[in-house]
Amino acid sequence: MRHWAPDQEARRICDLLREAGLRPTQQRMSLAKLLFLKGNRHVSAEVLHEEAIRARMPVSLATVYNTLNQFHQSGLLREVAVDGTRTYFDTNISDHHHFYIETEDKVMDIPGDGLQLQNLPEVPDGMEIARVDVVVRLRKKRTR
Amino acid sequence: MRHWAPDQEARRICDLLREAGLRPTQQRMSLAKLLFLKGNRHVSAEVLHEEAIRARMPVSLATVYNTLNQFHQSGLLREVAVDGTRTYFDTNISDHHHFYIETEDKVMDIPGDGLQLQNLPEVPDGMEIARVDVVVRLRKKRTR
DNA sequence: ATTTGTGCAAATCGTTTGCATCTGA
DNA sequence: TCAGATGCAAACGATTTGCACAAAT
Repeated sequence: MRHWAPDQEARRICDLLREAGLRPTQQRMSLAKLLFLKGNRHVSAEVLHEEAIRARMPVSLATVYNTLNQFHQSGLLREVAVDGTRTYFDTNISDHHHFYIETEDKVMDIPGDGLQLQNLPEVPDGMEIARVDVVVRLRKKRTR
Repeated sequence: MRHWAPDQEARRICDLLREAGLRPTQQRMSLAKLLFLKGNRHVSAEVLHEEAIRARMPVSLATVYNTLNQFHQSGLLREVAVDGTRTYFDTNISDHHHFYIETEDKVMDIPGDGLQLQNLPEVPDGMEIARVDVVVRLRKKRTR
């Protein structure tokens, strides 16, 4: 599978932002490239910020936070609630669930659509289901 | 169903703490009573603290945090990772799942054991499942 | 008497915000 | 030009921690 030429990549990302109603500024372009040009990703603000700095795309941490929230509000990213302290965003916005490796603060998609839920419980009166999140928490297998 | 007399309640709670390997201090007794004498509860530190104050059982917020963490480590409480920036603890430590009403910051047990998971995915090498958390996020039904 | 827990205030962590400055359309 | 975006630092809320004091064994 070939990669696009840099200018084509840029155009794609630019269109992505415009379609989401966001002005394609330098910082947003940089972050969007990091996010959307390498398959599914699960990032925290901190991690994305470091990555941007390393990639010589200087952005302030505040802007990373703001941008992630904007991308989320525009439907480009999905928020993943695994662990209370950090917020993760997932570039895969389709309906799916997650593995979480607590000791490594790592989030992974659960592949395929194999995981099924049965007997969804009755929902309290006047309420409806917004979403069902399944988190499969993993730990290192104990060798004995 | 009758309640126990206060001194019997105290004895129960006291035993509970000792069995967990925790010294039954005043503060721990107070908090344990609030937690374990009224059925299943889902509390945040802040809420439990306010409750203790109201019940004339003065405890500092720091101690509430420490105590909740100790109870959790001793297996008396389960941590519920819903979402938001708050940590919730559940007095029901059995295997079950949760409703979460985002607009009200409210956690509820999903009643019964009806909810089933099918086709649990294969787990990455060297890993095993520590726990599976299902959070059914609820919102108010849109009236149209 | 010794160990352990408590309260307070300060420290920390992740995240948000106010505001002056810059930038893209 | 000018709404909107950015960076910085300060503000923030939830939680943790250091340390002097108090309580439990």
